[in-house]
Amino acid sequence: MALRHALLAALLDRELSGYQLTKLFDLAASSFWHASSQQLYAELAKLEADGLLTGHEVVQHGRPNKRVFALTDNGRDELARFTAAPTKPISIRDDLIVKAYAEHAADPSVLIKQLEDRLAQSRAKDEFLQSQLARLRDGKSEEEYLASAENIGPYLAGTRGRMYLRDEIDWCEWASGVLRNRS
Amino acid sequence: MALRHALLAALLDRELSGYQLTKLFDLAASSFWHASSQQLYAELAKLEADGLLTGHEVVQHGRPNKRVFALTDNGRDELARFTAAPTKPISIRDDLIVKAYAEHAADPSVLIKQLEDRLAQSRAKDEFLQSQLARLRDGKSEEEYLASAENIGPYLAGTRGRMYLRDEIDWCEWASGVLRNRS
DNA sequence: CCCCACTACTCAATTTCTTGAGTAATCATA
DNA sequence: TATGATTACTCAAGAAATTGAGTAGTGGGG
Repeated sequence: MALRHALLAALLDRELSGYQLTKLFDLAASSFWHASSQQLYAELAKLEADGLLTGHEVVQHGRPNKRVFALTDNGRDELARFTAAPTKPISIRDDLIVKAYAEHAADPSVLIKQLEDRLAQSRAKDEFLQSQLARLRDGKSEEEYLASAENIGPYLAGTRGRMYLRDEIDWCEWASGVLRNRS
Repeated sequence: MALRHALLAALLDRELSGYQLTKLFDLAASSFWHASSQQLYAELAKLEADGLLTGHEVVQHGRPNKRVFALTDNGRDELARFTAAPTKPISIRDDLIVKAYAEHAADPSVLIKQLEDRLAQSRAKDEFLQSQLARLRDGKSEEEYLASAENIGPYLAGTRGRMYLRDEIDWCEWASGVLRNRS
């Protein structure tokens, strides 16, 4: 039941279809939470069965129809309960860190390549996220936005994601530099 | 097979018992990889069955005997193969970020409390990690250490963990400040 | 007009991880 | 001398996530 609350949070204050959620939770796009589309559709079905979400068909012209989902009152309550419950500590699980840990068994140039690949990915993601955050701010300064906007949750979460990416960029640059200096 | 390589990496250049690994992979202790002891013992058994690890009994006085594990040549090769293989992008999964995303459904004071709790945890972990890194450096400056040490993998990985924690500290402080200003 | 990309989903098998409960011995402390 | 913490593990059930393969319609480019 880990995805559950992420889905409820995503549907707070708006309706989205499974497919739109797929994109929001996509590996490449999400600095919020990740899940595959299969997992999403399965969890959406459960949430609907549990009455935390309602889905309704939207007829479309020129493309397949879709079902959009919205929070029910129960869903909103569940989300509030979740927010108040004790938070599990995070557990880091990143193959690239394992690879760095195993540096001694690796060919330095191979490891440097891995770090550079991640660096490029993270830079691209960071640019994307930055643009998303700018869109949310909608011309306002960050201060102004955070003081005035209705729903700042996505901005807070997105900022955390960006910090993560900035770190990754810094670390990859640093670590690959260290490795280059040694060889 | 996600834990696999983290275990192999942990056993690179040293022998450890299941119990010692438990502590290394513990939620509270690890900024490298997390796993429960049950998962570890199960995976150790598989790795031994697959010939990537060898375990041998160590008789102890004044405490239960233990089995320590060491990499085999196959294990070392497997680790090298893993390091060279394409790395999966990371997927962020942190309940606290979901809670921040759902800010609009939450009682601000509750969310602030959650952020402050995490802040305290991360500060404690950061102090611990900092001391671990200092121990690895063993009196040397970072530059000196990184240029001269045999096996810098754990230091590279630990540094990434510390960056993660620093970020978490910064973000929790920032986000709780934002929320306080709004209420 | 064919092929590819995109929208919008589904099914099934398997692996991985979590949760919860135990066992059993030793050591320190109150 | 009982009590709890630490060392060192095991078993089993179930939830969550991954992997891989499919279906089916629409729009646009060559």
